[in-house]
Amino acid sequence: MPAPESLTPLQIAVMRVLWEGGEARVPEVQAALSAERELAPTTVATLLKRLEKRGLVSHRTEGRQYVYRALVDVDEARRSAVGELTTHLFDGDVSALVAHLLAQHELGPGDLARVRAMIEDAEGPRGNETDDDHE
Amino acid sequence: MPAPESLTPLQIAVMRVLWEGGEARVPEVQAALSAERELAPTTVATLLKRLEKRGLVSHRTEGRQYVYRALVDVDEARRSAVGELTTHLFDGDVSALVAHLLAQHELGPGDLARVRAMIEDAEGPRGNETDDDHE
DNA sequence: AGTGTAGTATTACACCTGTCGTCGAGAACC
DNA sequence: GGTTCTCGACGACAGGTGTAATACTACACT
Repeated sequence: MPAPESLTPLQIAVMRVLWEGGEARVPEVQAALSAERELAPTTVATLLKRLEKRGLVSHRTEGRQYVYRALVDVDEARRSAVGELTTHLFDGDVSALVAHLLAQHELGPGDLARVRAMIEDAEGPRGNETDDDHE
Repeated sequence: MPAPESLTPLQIAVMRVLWEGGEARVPEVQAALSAERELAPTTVATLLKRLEKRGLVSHRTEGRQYVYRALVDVDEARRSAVGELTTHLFDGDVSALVAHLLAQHELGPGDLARVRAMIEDAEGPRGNETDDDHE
């Protein structure tokens, strides 16, 4: 499936509506977006159509309305976006990205604990404690 | 400093040359970029000029050449990019980003260890072992 | 001084994006 | 059946990007 070659924030916002709702018609997308920005219905329609042209969404016809749904899932979009980010700004080194998060205090203390837990979880699901597993 | 409102990959590539070299003239940038893409010198000049217009770089004149330097540093660009990413694709939750990295296996086992070390380092440099999750 | 030459300035153009206005066809209503 | 309402289709437009050819200009060399 088409790697979602960098989506713009607005495009992501539209996709998100689809990801969250599974399906959506223009008015619904518009309503969902109205929280952040007020867009004319034609604008939203254009966005959806362009997204469809790029193969990121598709629609089925229901009566006279189009019901859109996403063709790429969130994780795919995320992976692609994260990939671009690390490639271009972190020299392709993912751990450098994490290092940045830590260094720039983008992670609060609460996050830290949570993240550490996740990592330990990912590292050795089977109790490995090659280090001081205090606590 | 203007928040580097999302730079395109090419713009980042240009900036990177400046970040790495401190300063650079058009031919230098072109040469550095030629590794990935062959661009006409005028093209590079245009890129630099546009970047300057956006306030991301500036130049001083040396003889008849322009010597450019970046006005934003890497961390700033990174922070801005990471911020956009998390805001738009991770609901503003940085730890969700890390979770994604783990779940999508974007981190190799080597990375995992390194990251864990970093986290432990960030958590309690001075042996704190009580999860002082004050709140 | 004349002519290259190297480097910037100007202009161009196609394509993408954000934003709509308007048009045309079918559905709904009276 | 005619009028109105609703949608999608089309067309538009300004601003940014990638890419570069061309024009201008000032310094260097003979």
